[in-house]
Amino acid sequence: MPDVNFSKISPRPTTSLSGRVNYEQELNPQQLAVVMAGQGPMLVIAGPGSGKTRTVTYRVARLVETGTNPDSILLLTFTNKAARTMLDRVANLLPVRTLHFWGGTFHHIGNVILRKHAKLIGYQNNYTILDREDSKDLINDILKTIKLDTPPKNFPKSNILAGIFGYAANTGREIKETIGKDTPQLMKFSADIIRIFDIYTAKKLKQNLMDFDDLLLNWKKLFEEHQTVRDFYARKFIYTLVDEYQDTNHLQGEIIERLAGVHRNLTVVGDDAQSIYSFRGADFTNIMEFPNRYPEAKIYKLEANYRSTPEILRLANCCIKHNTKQFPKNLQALCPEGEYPKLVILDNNFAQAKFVTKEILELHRREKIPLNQMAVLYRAHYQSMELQMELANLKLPFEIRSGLRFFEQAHLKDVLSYLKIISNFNHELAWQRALKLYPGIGPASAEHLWKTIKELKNLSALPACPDGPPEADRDANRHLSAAPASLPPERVASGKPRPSGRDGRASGPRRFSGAAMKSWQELVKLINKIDNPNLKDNPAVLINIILDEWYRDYLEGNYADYRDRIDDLKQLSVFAEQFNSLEKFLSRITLLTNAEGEEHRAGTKPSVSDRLILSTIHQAKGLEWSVVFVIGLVEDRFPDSRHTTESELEEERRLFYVAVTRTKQKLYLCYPLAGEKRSALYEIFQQPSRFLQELDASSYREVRITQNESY
DNA sequence: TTCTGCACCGTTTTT
DNA sequence: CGGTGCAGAA
Repeated sequence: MPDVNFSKISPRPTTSLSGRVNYEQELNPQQLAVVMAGQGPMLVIAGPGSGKTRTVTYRVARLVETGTNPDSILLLTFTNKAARTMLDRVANLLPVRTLHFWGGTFHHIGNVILRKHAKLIGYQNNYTILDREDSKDLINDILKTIKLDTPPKNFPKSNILAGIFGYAANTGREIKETIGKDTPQLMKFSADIIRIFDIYTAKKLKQNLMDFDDLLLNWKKLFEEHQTVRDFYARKFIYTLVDEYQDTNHLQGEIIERLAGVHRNLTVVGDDAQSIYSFRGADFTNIMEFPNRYPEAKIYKLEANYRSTPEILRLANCCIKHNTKQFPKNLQALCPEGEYPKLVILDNNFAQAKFVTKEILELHRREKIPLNQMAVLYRAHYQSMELQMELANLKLPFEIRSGLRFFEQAHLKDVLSYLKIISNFNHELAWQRALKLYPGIGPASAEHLWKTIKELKNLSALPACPDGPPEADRDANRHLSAAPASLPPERVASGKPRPSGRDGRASGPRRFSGAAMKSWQELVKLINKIDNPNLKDNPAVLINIILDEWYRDYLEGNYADYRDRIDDLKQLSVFAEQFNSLEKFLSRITLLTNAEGEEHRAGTKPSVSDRLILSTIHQAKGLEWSVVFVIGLVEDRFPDSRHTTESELEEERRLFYVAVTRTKQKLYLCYPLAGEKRSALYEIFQQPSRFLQELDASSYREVRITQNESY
């Protein structure tokens, strides 16, 4: 049980020890009204730092205390971690086991439900979840196979296409409509794009794959096409609570409606001023229109801020008042007065990095502020580069919550591809990824081998190189070309004849190089070893086998930093120990967020726990620190130059608002005067962010740091 | 057919 | 600055 300490979160009294919760004493009147509210839909508008988590936690506790079975409560949150935190706190209040609750992200809950009923919508229950990169790869494959006749130079790349598909799914719009509204310049390709989308959808079904959006789309489809299933869950969940409601999208809204349609005990909690995920289809109007869709809904507001000093709150209010679309709120600061936020003007990004590190060291040494109570926030990951260099130079421990996720690194995905193969035999991407790791097998051979493999029923049918004697004990001769034995029965290439001139023997069995032969044997050997019913539900052991039998050698031969990578895989294995099912393990890994991944990684590593946090503002949502630095506050970066419409600018402003309101005590807003022009050595002068310019000068204190000046 | 090296492009935010 | 695509050698 994590040591949750409420006094850290707010200055209010901690829980009673008696086991019965004293709600009146532990909640303010606004919070209490929410916790004690009875049945029916309700909307809770919760300002930053207003004890939203606390309120939801107590409401759940209250429901359980008054007789609701935890199994009948569904808690939908933005991250899995948020759900776990809330339910752990409920367990702290009451003698209940948290595993009886249903809680997690929409994707997680969708996955849990689909694992049980996937067959009803044409999938197998052991489907594999594609992460973003997998989807991209799959689309790339399609782009290659359909060979657009005249490859137009501006034809969108796979990540653009994936974006369109995802946006369409999440907003409930047709592909064509999405293109028209979002990227009208691609309208001329819409027929091809729709064709690709159809192939993509068909491939996923055939190979038993679901991407992130499918977890929601198919969830909805399941409920629409199978009324009995829908009724089962709608009756089961007597209470549904949705956190961060301002960031739900149209599709999620529809799912919620179906889930809560029977009992109508829907509690949604959010803050319209913190809606920052419209790029993912989040529909800010979900929260604005809630009272219209549920006319009987009661509206509550949490307006007391327990987090920030009045000075910080004043600056935040000063910022957000420039937005027009919002619920009126009257935030009240309850913390004692503190320091004014500082606007720090610096020469350039390097000066900014130097200032931030120096200041952090001072605060750490002089004021004994732990490093993990300080955070540096930015709009985009690349803005943290100079800072990372500086921190590394000074050996200041830090943790990055942006950029590539732990589980998305190549070496982890390599090893996981073997697990995906034995979990889902039809997983083409996984097969190809594994195949291409081996010497002598490139794209062409991998493609050929896959064509052979996919005709087979299952793994036990894999031809283990019938003719050739095992080469294992002749490894000294590995460079000599072995006598080409017949590999897996070659399927005659379908349809199109190959244009190659020397293709006379194309109809005979294909000949692979000796290296490819040996590689194939090695792969089959490994797969047969891990495809063992006794190990099937022990992913940790499987990972170790893959590592010991082959992958360690591969890493040592191909990467200078192989030690780090082996360490990562050992951590992966440790993480896997808690799972007793391969599918559960694989889903969990794909659905984990950045921060959660980092946490598990750190948890298995006996390293420093007191580390500075570097994070995008998006990832910082819901969190708080004593000291916050917001860096790179210049026009074009923040707000980002691609966001120019009024509503996009309002969202950027909300993002700035989120950054500011993470702060408890000390806030630094950093503005570097100069930045680097792309791919050039000279610097350009940058305008201060409009979000700085529009602040009242009285809401901050300005500091100018020039070169060589010690602060 | 595979592999390597070089040039260039574009560069957000996430489940 | 990193991934991707292309040209050329083994």
